Amino acid sequence: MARRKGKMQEEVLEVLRRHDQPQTAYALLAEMRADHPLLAPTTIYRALDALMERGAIHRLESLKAFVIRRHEDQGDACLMAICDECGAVEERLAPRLIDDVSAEAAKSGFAPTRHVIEVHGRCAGCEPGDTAR
Amino acid sequence: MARRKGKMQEEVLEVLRRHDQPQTAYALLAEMRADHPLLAPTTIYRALDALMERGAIHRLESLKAFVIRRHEDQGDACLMAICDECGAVEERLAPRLIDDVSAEAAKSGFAPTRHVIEVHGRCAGCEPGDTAR
DNA sequence: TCTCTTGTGTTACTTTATAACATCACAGTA
DNA sequence: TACTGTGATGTTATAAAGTAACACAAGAGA
Repeated sequence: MARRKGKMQEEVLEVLRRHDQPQTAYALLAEMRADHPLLAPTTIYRALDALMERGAIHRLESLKAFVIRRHEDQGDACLMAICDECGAVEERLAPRLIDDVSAEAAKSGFAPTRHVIEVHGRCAGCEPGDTAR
Repeated sequence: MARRKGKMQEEVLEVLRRHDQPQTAYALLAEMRADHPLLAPTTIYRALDALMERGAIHRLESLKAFVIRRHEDQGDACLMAICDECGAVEERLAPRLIDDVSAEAAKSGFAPTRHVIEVHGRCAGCEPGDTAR
């Protein structure tokens, strides 16, 4: 039953790669049931956990959904810009900004370990003000 | 059955005031069932939605939980520092920081409307390095 | 071959959240 | 007083998200 090393992780990654929008665990599950009819949520969540641990994907807390990471090697030091119109997500590296956020939290002696920085709005393509109108 | 204007909202607020840690919707539900044995999730979620809309409470996306807001009048322009040790949450006003986050997102033409900025870590009281050891 | 570790299968369940429709309470007003 | 409109709440049912616990399989190395 267990095929080989991290097969599920790779399959989940591949499905995520086919989408440029974040996918929920259950959307992934539904899609993967084409190949694995008996697939259970547990399996998906385990794969997702492992992928997050190795920095390959990112969980968007405010969407309860997952996306591929463009910058795998940067820890959690990024900002996610989420377009509420088209659903697109832009991962933006901003180490200085994350430092500023940490510094702000640290003012009261807080020691940060993980950052959740998600901005909702409209992406350039969906924003009416600029090119269209 | 419906008592009067926003009664549920006030009751939910009162329960939240009795806790200094964030509460999940179902924790609130359980607590409020002491007074209202037949209370349904729907009712709680409606009250929570209304309270969020008027800025009285804040939803912590990464905890799926809700806290009282200290700074009701500041829109979403705040940073939440969440202690993973004791569960305490500090709401910190940081308009300049939020502006910086917006500016960073705006670099690609993104137009921000809502900010989710949550920092996990250890609060001063739980951090071993400083006073204790 | 043995054994250890890691990943996966399986079953069942908990927690979180929403949809759809009925009903009630208050305000305004006729 | 009765009428009516609106918004909050009640009620029922279900969807969506996530986890626990235990069993088994597949490689890796001894």
